[in-house]
Amino acid sequence: MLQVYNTLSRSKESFAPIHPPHVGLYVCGPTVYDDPHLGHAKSYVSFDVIVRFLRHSGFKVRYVQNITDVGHLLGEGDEGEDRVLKKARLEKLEPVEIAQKYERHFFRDMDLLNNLRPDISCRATGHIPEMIEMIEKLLKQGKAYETNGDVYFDVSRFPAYGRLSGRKIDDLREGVRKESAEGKRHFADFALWKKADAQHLMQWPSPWGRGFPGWHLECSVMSTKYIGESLDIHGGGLDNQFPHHECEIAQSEAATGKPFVKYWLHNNMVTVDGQKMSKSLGNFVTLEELFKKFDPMTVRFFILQGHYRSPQDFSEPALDAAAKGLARLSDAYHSLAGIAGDQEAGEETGEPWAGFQKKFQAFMEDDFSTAGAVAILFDMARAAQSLTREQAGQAASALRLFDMLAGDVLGLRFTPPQSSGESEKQVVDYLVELRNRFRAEKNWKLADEVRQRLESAGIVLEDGKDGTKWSRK
RNA sequence: GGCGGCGUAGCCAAGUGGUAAGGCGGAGGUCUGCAAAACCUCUAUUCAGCGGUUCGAAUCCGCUCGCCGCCUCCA
Repeated sequence: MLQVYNTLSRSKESFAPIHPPHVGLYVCGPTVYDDPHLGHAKSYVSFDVIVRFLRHSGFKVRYVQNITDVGHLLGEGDEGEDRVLKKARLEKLEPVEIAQKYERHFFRDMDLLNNLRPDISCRATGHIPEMIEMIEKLLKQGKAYETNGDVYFDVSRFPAYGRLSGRKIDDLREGVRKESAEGKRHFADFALWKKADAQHLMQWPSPWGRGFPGWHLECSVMSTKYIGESLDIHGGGLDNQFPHHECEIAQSEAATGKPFVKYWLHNNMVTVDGQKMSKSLGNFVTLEELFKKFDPMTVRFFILQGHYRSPQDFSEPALDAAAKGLARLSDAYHSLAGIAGDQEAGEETGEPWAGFQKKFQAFMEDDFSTAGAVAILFDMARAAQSLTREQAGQAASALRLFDMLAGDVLGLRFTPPQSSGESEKQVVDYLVELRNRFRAEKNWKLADEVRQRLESAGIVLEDGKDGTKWSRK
């Protein structure tokens, strides 16, 4: 039985979807105003594995993720430029160009990490009418109020406000940085709609004049549109727990009168060399930069070695270590494939493989403990490396298991060794043969010279029981 | 100032009441002409520190120190 940690109850709970076997899962997507970074990798790899494991467990998952391409309120009542607009000004592009450019970058990097695409990837700007509808509903119920072209949610009308994040309205600090916007009844009230001045580049007509939607609204609207009034799982970064998710709950439940989300899942944050990642500290790492140095699979594997609810520190030594560990798994995988050949996998996997599968399953069922699951992969690699050529049947079964656990569930890809062209093959085969003649004559000097020269050309020789193997590195 | 979380070997990192997973690194060994790869063995009497609860704590409680997040857009 799958156990998931629910932020709402602050404890692990048995997972039982509202309408089994269907699972409606919504994850807060990116704001597309800049390149994706390490934090996105951790968050979306984490939820990708959750989706993969749910599907592996037989659930029919609908995975919805938004693209925030508008609507960032800047501090209340302030200079009024949102991030997308600011970037548009800096890059001298239309806001839509900015949003679509960074959306493409986002998916490019997510694809490299082998994250499955959401079933529905929805943009905020495509759902303005639905947002207006929800605001009207809230106004009609007296849970929101309009003031001078702005519409605010009346937090006092939602007593459960603060339950998710565990805070009381009275504890919130008013005006930490800015004065509260004019016209708000309470400083904790949040915007559903903001009036736009004439120069504002993104604005829509509404019953309250031209303006743009509040940030929290899009998630409430799109999740209920595509999943229903009650979601099984809502995921996102811990940093969004308050105020974003708190506000989503308030407006959704106020509008529908139904529980908004059954299980809230939050992933923890990343640090770089032990420090918070931020532009001002100059340690902001985009995935594009990172992938120049580390294979995306290494990054994915590194993330999987931690837990999604724990903070994770990125450093070059840690990623180097992960790369080596992943290479070991990859070698084992390919050696398994070599032994299995064309052999069909049998019905029964047999021991020790069945035991590995069971343990792997148990780790994943314990709140998606990928670190434990990865440890089982290493047990499998060890067992795989001790199979002999005569055990092709077992190797085939093991290979199938590897594909299922490491591939389907964890989303790891083991790239095959680089292949060589036909003429290169002939030349290297000849040199290997030549070297083996030297070895037979115990001419170690020349034999070693051949090996060294090939190595400096990127070809590595390994002498084994069944002769000499070579591969490109 | 308020709220929440974390601190586990040289490094990364699981483990949340029953006697410390895993990876990297290091040491030794098997194999090898030597390598490489692979495999085997070892590598934290101890979980930031100090007290307390308990038959028993890394795990619960209190205090101290350090770090992180949120309270303002952020995965």
